Amino acid sequence: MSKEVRVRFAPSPTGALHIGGVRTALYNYLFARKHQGKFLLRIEDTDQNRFIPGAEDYIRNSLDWIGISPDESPWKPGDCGPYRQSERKPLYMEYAQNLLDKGHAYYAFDTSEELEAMRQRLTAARVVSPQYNSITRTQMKNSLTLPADEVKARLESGEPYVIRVKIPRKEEVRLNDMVRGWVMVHSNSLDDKVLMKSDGMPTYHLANIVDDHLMGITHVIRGEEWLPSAPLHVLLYKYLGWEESMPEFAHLPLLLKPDGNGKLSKRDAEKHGFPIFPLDWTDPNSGELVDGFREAGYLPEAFLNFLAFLGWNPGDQRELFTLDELVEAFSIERIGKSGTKFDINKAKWYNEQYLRDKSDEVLAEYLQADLRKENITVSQEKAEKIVAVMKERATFPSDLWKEGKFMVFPPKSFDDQVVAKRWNQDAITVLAAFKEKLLAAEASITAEGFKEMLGHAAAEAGIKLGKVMQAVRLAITGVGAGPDLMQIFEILGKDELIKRIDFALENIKAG
RNA sequence: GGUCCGUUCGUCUAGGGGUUAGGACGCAUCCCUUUCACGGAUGAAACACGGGUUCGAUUCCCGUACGGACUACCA
Repeated sequence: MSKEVRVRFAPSPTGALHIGGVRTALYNYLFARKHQGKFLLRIEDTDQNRFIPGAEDYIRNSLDWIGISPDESPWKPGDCGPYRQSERKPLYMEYAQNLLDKGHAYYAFDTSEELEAMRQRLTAARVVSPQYNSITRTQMKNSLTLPADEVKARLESGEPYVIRVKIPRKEEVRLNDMVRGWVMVHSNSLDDKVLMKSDGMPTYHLANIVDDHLMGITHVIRGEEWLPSAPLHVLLYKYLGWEESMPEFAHLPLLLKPDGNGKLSKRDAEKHGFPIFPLDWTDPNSGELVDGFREAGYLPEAFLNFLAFLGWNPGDQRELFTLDELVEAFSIERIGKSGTKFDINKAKWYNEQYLRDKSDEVLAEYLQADLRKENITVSQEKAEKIVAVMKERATFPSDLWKEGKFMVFPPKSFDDQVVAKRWNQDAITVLAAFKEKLLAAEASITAEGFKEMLGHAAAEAGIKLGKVMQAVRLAITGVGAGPDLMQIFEILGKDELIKRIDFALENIKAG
C-alpha cells in the first residue's frame, strides 16, 4: 500500500482569492478526498511587501463557503506546522546551507542596479534571454567569482546578499506531469533563480520545495503558470536529496477571458459585469469593492459544480454533481489540457438548477430576507406560496422578490404595450362581472375556485375567456407575463383582488 | 525574442485510425399553456492549416499558423 495522499493549496495572501485559485483548491480537495488523503492549506507569505491584511481570512471564508475546508491549515494546525511560511522562516536557511555546501548554490552580492545594468548590457548585445545563468554569473559579484576571503568578509560585514541556485550548464530535466505527460527542458534555458532573498526570506522556489517535503506532500496540483519553473523544482528536489519522495505534479489549464484570449482577470469582471471572485472583497488600500459570486446570488453548490467543470469532466453526460459526487467521479486523468474560457451563462444555468431544487421552505427564507430589508412582513405560509410559483423563472434568490413584487404591492401603472393590445370593452365587462362574483363569494377561495368564477363571468357575458385573460393579468399585476394567474389570485385573496380590479378599471385608459 | 504548453460546434466538452463526430450552455423553431417561464421535441452549429504514415486520418508523426504561460530578491 502506498503512503497517504497529501495535497496542498498554497495561495499568497495578496488580495482576493481569484476564481482560478478556488478551482485549484477544489481539485486538490477532490483529489485528496478521492484517495482518502489530506488536503492542507499553506499560506505563502514570503513576500512581505505584498501582504494584504484580510486576504487570509478571505481565503478561509471562500473555501468554507463551498465546503472544502482544509484538514490542516494555519487555523487548524496538524503535525506539520506552522502553516504560514513567514512563521517557518527559521527553517529554510538550513536547506539553503545544504545546497551551498554541496555546491548547488552560491552567494551573490549584486545590487539591483548591477542586475539591471547586466540585463541592459545583454539586451544591447542582443542576447536572446538576458538572465543570471552559467554564462553571466562569471561576470557578476558572487561567491563563484570573488576570492573566498572577500566573500567571507562581505558576509561578516553584514553586506546584503542572496543565495542563488547554480543551474548546470548542460542537463536535460524531465518531469512526468499527470496532466501533460513528459515535459522536457534543457537546463541552459533555466536561470540561477534566487533561493534566499536578502531579507532572509526564501523565495517561492525554495520554500515550496522545503515545505512540500516537510509536510509530506505527495501530489502538487497547481496552475499551469508554474509549469515553466517546474524543472527548477525537480532539480532542487534532486540537489536536496529528496528525489525518491518527490511529489507528482499536475499542472492545471488556465482560466481564460470570455472574449478574445488571455488569462481571466479582474478587468473582465468589470467589463462584463459578472463576478470572478468567490466573495465580495474590499481592497484595504484603495477601498475599491469587487463583487463576489456569493453576493451576486450564486448558490455555493452551483458555483462549486460550475467550477468543477471548468477544465474537468466526468467522461459521461452527467452535469449536476454534489460535492460528494464530484469526489466520487474525480480523476486527474480527466482534466483537460487546454485553457478554459469563462462562460457566465453556464454558471447561471447551474444556479437555476440548484435554485429550483430547493424546498419552498428554504426559498421562502431568501424571500423573507429581502422583505425584511424593505420592512415588509408576510406570513411564512404566504412566502412559501409566492416562491413556489416564482422559482421556475428565477436565476438568483433575489429574483424571487425582484420579479414577484406584485405579490405584495398592487400595480401603480400598467404596461403600455399590453394595454394597447389587450385592454378593451370585453376585458372591462368580464372584470366587472368577476368583481361582482367576488363580492358575493366566500372569504377563502382556491385557485380552482377563482378559475371557475372567472370562467363563469366570461361565459355569462358571452366572451371567450382566452380573449381577455391577458387583460385580467394586466389589471391584477400590471404586466403581461408572469406565473399562473389563478395561483396569483389565490395568494392575493379575494379582498385584494377586488381592490386591484377597482383600481385598474378606474386607471387604465383604453388603447 | 527565448523556453514551455496548448488548438473538436460561439462556449464547456465526449470521442478517437473506418462514427450520421455525441452531450451541455447559449441561439432558433415547434409543442404544452391564460401570458412569460419551466418542461418536451426538433434544428442550425466543430475536428486551425499543410505535409507525411496508412487501404483509410479529425484521431498517429512532422511542420506552419494561431493562442497562452513563463522569462523578478512575486507567488
